Amino acid sequence: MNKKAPIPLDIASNRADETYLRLKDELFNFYLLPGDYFSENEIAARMEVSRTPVREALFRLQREGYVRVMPRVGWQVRPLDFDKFDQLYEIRILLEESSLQRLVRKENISNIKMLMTTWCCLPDERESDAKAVWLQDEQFHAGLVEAGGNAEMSRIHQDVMERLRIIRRLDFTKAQRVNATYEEHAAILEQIQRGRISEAQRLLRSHIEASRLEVHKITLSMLYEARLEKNRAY
Amino acid sequence: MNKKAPIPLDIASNRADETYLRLKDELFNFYLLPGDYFSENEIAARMEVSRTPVREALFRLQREGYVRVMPRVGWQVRPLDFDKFDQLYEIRILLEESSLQRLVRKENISNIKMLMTTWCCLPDERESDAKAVWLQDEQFHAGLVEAGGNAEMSRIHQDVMERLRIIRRLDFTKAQRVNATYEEHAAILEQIQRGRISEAQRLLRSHIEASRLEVHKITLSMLYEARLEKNRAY
DNA sequence: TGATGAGCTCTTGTATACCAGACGGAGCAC
DNA sequence: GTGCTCCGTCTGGTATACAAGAGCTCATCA
Repeated sequence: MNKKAPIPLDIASNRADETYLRLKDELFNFYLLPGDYFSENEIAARMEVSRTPVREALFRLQREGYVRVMPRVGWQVRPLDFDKFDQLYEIRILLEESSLQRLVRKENISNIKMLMTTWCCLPDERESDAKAVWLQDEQFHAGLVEAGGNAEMSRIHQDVMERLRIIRRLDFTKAQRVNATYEEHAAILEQIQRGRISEAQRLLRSHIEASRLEVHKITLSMLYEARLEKNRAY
Repeated sequence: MNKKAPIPLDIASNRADETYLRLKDELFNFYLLPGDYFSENEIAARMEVSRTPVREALFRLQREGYVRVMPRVGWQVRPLDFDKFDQLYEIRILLEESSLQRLVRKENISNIKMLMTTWCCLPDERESDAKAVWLQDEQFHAGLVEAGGNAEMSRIHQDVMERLRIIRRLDFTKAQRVNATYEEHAAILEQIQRGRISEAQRLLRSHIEASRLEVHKITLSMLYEARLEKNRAY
């Protein structure tokens, strides 16, 4: 745990934010492995900042469920809990389905039309880069909730998606998954535009469920490889 | 903003927690009024602790939506936003209704029976103290969600309830409201036990809506009085 | 040999010193 | 009188010093 500090990333107005982003990056890339123990001083030294911004970043990550502090003992990366992820997926479905329900009342479908320009396109116009697809996918699901018009629900949905990010970002690494996503998103949007909300909800639910199962598998294999990698280093 | 420090409260293992609880108490009692500006040094001096635990407490309150920081300028108590509260109420209803749905599948009704011992009682056995009723009411709604068996949903529900606490705690100050609560809770539980979930959901929704409207009214008048009080002090 | 306790070293928790930036007011130019 | 500029004095952001508890090591003693 005493290698050189990795790259900074994203825009950050202060060191606390920067440290937060860098730590999260390390968590997501399994440089910090679930179950690992570490101290504030270690992080501070590696990131070349003082403990103050490190503590602020860690408290944020603790709230988001990634790490936990044991008073006067140290910090631990929380182990991945797939039961928890399943529960979060259920909430996701609930929020997105409910937003579709609200949609038909408010006829707030300008968002929907914008989403269609991204997803209802010819196969050879599709994005193929995994990260780009992932970002568009995030926008799709966030867009559905936003179209529901409840800002607090959007906030909570974003929070849930954030907690799922560590495993969800592994989706879209296979071309087959990318194509399936395009087709399923297009089908959902089409049903919405036709006003067939129940059918859209049904499709949405099975779309999310399929993604959940896929991501579960990929995560386990990635984690296994990361552990191998780390062991090789010693 | 330079009066003597008020009472400490609740159990707190460290000064950051204690400061957090005391600040929240001041927010809830409108000692810190929505819209007020203040600095970390002011709070630190009043609470007789250093800025470190004050900052930690303020960041927690910021996450919860009560205050906000303007970098290198100062802190502000966020004004009450009733649109936001309405949105949170909608989410509450969604979560609690959805938990009832799950209840019938899992047949996890041991929680429900426990709730019935509190709420399905004779009128002269009812609690009348406002704070006690409020606590029981919190347990009732949290209990419904917990019975759904999704721990993450419980966490989010608790978070939503926490954000509503500043206005919800003002309910139950009228005997009439307490009686209505008892009757409505009992009716909901009865429908659940009979397995009539849809009817229970309908009752639950209108129960929460009624409470929302009541609380809205009470909050506005309390806020008005708090402002008068504060002006008299100068 | 095993239990025990002193003490050392690590941790987080807290206080404090210092920094850069924002803001407001005094004073000057017009 | 009006507007501009400079400077002092606030602010939160950060680094660092210090306090106190947890846990481990190792020596000591039964």
